[in-house]
Amino acid sequence: MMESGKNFADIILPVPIPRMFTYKIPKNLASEIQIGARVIVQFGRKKILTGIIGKVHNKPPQAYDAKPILEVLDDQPSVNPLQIRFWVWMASYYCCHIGEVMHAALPSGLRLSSESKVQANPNFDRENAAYPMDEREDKILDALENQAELSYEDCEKILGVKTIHPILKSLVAKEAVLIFEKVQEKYSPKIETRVRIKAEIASDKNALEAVFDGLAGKAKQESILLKYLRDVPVFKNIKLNEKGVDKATLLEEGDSESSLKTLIKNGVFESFKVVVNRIEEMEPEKEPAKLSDSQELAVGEIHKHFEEKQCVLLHGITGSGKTEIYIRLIQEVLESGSQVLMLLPEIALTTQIVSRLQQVFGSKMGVYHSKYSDNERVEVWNGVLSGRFSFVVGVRSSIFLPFDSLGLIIVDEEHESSFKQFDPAPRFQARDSAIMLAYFHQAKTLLGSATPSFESYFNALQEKYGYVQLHQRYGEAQLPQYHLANLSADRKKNLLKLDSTRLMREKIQDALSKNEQVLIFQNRRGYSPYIQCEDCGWTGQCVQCDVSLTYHQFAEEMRCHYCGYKEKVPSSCPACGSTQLSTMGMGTERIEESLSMLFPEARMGRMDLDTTRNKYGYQRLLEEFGAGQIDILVGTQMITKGLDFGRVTVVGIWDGDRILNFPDFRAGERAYQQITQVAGRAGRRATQGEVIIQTRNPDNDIFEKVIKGDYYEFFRQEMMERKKFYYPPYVKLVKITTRHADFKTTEKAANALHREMAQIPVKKIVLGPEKALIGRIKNQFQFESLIKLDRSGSTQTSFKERLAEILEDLQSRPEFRSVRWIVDVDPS
DNA sequence: AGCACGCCGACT
DNA sequence: GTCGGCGTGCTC
Repeated sequence: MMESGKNFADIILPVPIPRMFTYKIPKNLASEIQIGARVIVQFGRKKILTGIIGKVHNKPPQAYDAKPILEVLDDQPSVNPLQIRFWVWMASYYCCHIGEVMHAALPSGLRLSSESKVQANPNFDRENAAYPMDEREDKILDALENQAELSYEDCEKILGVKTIHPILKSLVAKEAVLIFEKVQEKYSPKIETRVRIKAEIASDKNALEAVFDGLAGKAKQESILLKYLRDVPVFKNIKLNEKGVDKATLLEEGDSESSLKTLIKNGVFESFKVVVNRIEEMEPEKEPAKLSDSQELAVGEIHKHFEEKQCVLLHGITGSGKTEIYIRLIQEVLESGSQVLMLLPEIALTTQIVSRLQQVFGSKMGVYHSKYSDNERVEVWNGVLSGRFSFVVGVRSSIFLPFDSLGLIIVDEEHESSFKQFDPAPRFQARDSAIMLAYFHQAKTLLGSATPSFESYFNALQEKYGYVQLHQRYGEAQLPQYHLANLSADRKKNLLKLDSTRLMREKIQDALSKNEQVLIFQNRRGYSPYIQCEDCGWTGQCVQCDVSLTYHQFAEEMRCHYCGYKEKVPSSCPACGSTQLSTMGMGTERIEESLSMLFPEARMGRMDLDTTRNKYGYQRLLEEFGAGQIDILVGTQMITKGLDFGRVTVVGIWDGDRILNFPDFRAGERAYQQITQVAGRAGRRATQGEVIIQTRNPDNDIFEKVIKGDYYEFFRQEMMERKKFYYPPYVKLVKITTRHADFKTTEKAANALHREMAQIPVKKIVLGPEKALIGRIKNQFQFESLIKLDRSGSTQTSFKERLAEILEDLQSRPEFRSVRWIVDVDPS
């Protein structure tokens, strides 16, 4: 429309090649071409892909002849110009290809699927064929006489063979069939069949009475009619009949479909189909809670900061009532006509906070969850596009939804590491990207946390962000009381029982006898311990990766956490033959077992990856725990989210040392956050909660800081270290992993990269390459380089631009052709 | 990433 | 002799 006169378009395609692709705009499509519209193009010899128009221009490509755009799918672009700008920014900031960003951004339901189909060649005369057909070929041709088109799969089924290609190839050569690509929208709207009384009967009392008379003695039909009139009182309001009722609902109470069919046949009812929303309509049912004085105050402060700052950090301890503040701000922005996006970590999304928001905002709020089906995602996407949803709560990928006028982005629990995508590319940090997105929209960003990330807190202290602190705990809840339980001391005094200290046992017992609930935290991500030979020290190793296999009691197997390899537990040690194999370390599964031995009367529950894998596992555990059917709940990170139950008075951290010992500059920060978050689950109502931390290092500084709740002091100390050793936020990190199946090649490639990077003339430190902590994964060796860049934007841009050239150059050298480089900007 | 082309082992 | 293994080269 607006772009007439231009005859080439650069198309974004979902392929990992670092550029857009130039296609010709056919004359007949010129009027439909718009930036952000979806198009269909041929890519390579066979593939049909959905692309997005990124740019239109008049420059014919020099080196090749551009193929034409085959079709334009949208009359309203699916992607708006702001999004394209955002994609381009993301690809350059996170050193990935725009196609990879597109892949992450578009729900796959908006992409088209293409399937090869076979049809009979209309110019082919079977009777007078030039070549003879064999039996199998004849069978296919027979089938094509009854059915206009067959998929490859259909053909395979007809013949009962696995590879159909050779046969079809031969048929094509004999000009008996044609192969074509059938392109289909993947998204299918949900269609409901509804029924209603025919208009002429519904509007005429006498006609309706006549119908009733006619049904005398036909009880089944009569019952359906009566039920319909009960649900749809057409006497009171004739208009109601127009909408009818859902057929399935009408028949729910056991009436038969055949009776309804008769009624339709006799012209009493008619059935019709409508497209319905998968995401249910919902009216708001609650007024938002009235804000407390301190909340009111915080809202005022946030407003004030927003007058001059783009971003505000809301620092409020657990239970201080951040949600009510969010609700107020969201309402204000919605009333002003702008959109709002709220990001939550994955696990927090399944919980109370969402239903609370839903009660206030009803169905103008969309939810974007990773457990949603493709069709549901497309509906949220289209809902944002059409204005049905002006507010979305979602996981990190919801930053890609097609907003066109955001006024506010809220990132709750902004310190959560799950906002960073590790794999695959784009390896983006959703919180940071959200701030950029807000900038593109001229919107504001509010970061909320009880334990802010050091980056955000640093920015707040530097007055780059506004800073608002919420002091009071909501209601009367008090801060918990901490206890350090000394594992070493108890071991010496022989007080350890199944790895629990005496103090831990006493506190749990106390709680149980008062009919209170206990949470036990162990950050061994749902995995069970490993198996070791007591005689020779053998442990099961993965055959493809340099890691020990973890023991899964449930399945009696040992599994690799990195590649999924698994084997049965041997009955004797494969190295020395000893039968003394024992389980080492502690996973949630093992702790659950130990505790049920120590407290046989207590009802146990476990919440980790293994018990919540299916859609309702998490919900069910939450409900059981909420209903008091579980006394002790053992779990991983998951239990730190969304559990808000008043009867938890004791929280135990099983292995405090595991939290401290992370080989990473963020270890301290994470430990502080984790302990504080877990502790926040204790005693949320009037009683003071107790937190027991088992450790061999009760003197560790972090514990002292956590117990005092002295975030600032802890931050200050850590910052001195980070400054001294050049770590974020004083520098920007880029991590590059070099991967290849051959050790020597990997090492050589990593060294070559190092030499090239060292030449880049910007302020930086290049560390490594070093063999990665896990030297081999899925039979691929890996080396890591770490680059510390000066914080200035120009340093980062020039480094990244040059890095892209270097990588392309290295990749083209024959010896490194099959080497893979993975760039991770701002790794976490 | 796919997907085709191309050159060497184990099967009818 | 062929089927098919995966090395490698290309995609507007």
